[in-house]
Amino acid sequence: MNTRVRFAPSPTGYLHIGSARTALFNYLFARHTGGKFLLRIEDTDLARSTSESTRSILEGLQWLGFAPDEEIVYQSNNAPKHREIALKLLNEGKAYRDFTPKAERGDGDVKAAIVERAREQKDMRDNPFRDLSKEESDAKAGAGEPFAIRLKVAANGKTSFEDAVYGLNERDYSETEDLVLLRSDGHPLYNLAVVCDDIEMQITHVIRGQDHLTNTHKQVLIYEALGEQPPIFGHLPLILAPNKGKLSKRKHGEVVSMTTYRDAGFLAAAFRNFLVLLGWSAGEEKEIYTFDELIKKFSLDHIHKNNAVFNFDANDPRHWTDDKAIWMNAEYVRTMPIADLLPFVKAELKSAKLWRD
RNA sequence: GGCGCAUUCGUCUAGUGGUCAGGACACAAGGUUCUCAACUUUGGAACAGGAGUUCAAUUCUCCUAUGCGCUACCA
Repeated sequence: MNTRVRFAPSPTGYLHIGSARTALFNYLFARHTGGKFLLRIEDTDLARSTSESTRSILEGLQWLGFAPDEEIVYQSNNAPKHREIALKLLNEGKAYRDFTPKAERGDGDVKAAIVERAREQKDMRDNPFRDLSKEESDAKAGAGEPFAIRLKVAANGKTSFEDAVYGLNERDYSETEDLVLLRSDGHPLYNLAVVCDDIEMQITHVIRGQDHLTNTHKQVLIYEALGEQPPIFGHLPLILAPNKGKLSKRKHGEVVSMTTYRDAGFLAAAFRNFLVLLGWSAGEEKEIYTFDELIKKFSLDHIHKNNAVFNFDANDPRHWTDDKAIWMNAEYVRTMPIADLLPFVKAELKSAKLWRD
């Protein structure tokens, strides 16, 4: 079996450091195993996705040198297929129509709403439309009542999967709600879309951020409902801000964007080398690796479980980004053959208008 | 609130039931240097806390704390 992995960013901003590392690990794994590295743009959140972001992400990937082995997949193009699959599950009785009106909440109090809901309602199966007869459900739908489609999660049992990094993960069904597959406006939701596309693209290994670890149980449920074998999952530790909080554009600005490093004249090879050491190590004291060495040495079982801090000090120009990244770049520049360095210097001088041909 | 994951120098990390707990970056002091880098020498710096298992725990188990994630008709 040939491995097939994908990097699947959602275009809601530029390529940031965390995504870049995810892309790197996927790319290395694909090359290491002689498989394929694919790219899928997850643009199902119409409100937040922009083509500007897509372009910026593509630029970032290009700079890092990760070209996809097949044509780029735009998830929004597959929405009709996802809808079809949701309907199929509905027909098979594995999903049901939920006629509960959509709750409108602002983005701000989502957490509060979750806590509130958790307090008042414990049973995840407690939905008045869950056991509606087919006739009643069809009648309401026929009358034009809007509905979302939810997966009918069994009352008893558990989902489990063996994560390549975090090991065995189990979760009781009672901890998982009847997740929404299709919104009342007909748009597929993230978990459905991901599973459908990963099946369609014949993905064998899903390597992504640890923020999806718990979501994986929901996805396993969808695979099971579809009668498909789930891929192997490997979740990556997160990259945190100096205060161990979330790294974000709003709070941390340009330091997290790949284009910043490109524009600052960093060597992509150096940045890759820096990036690979965030959450992975070969188990030896060597730290400088050529790309070929990385491909040879990279493996999922040397990935760490704990999050890494991307260290920088916004108030100190000497440490505007992680010191190790700066050092790594300098090290590459110092040891590079002059001939290889020349084009970079030339480009730099040209942009400063100090070069005459 | 519930569920889950994690915890080695400031940061990235190595590592083992008995180690002086190793390396890198950063930092400090000295050397070299016209200056700044580079280079070089040296230095400080860590097993979150508490129980338990054991002849012996940083390493195994449990508890606590802290951090992070998920818990949405976001992705």
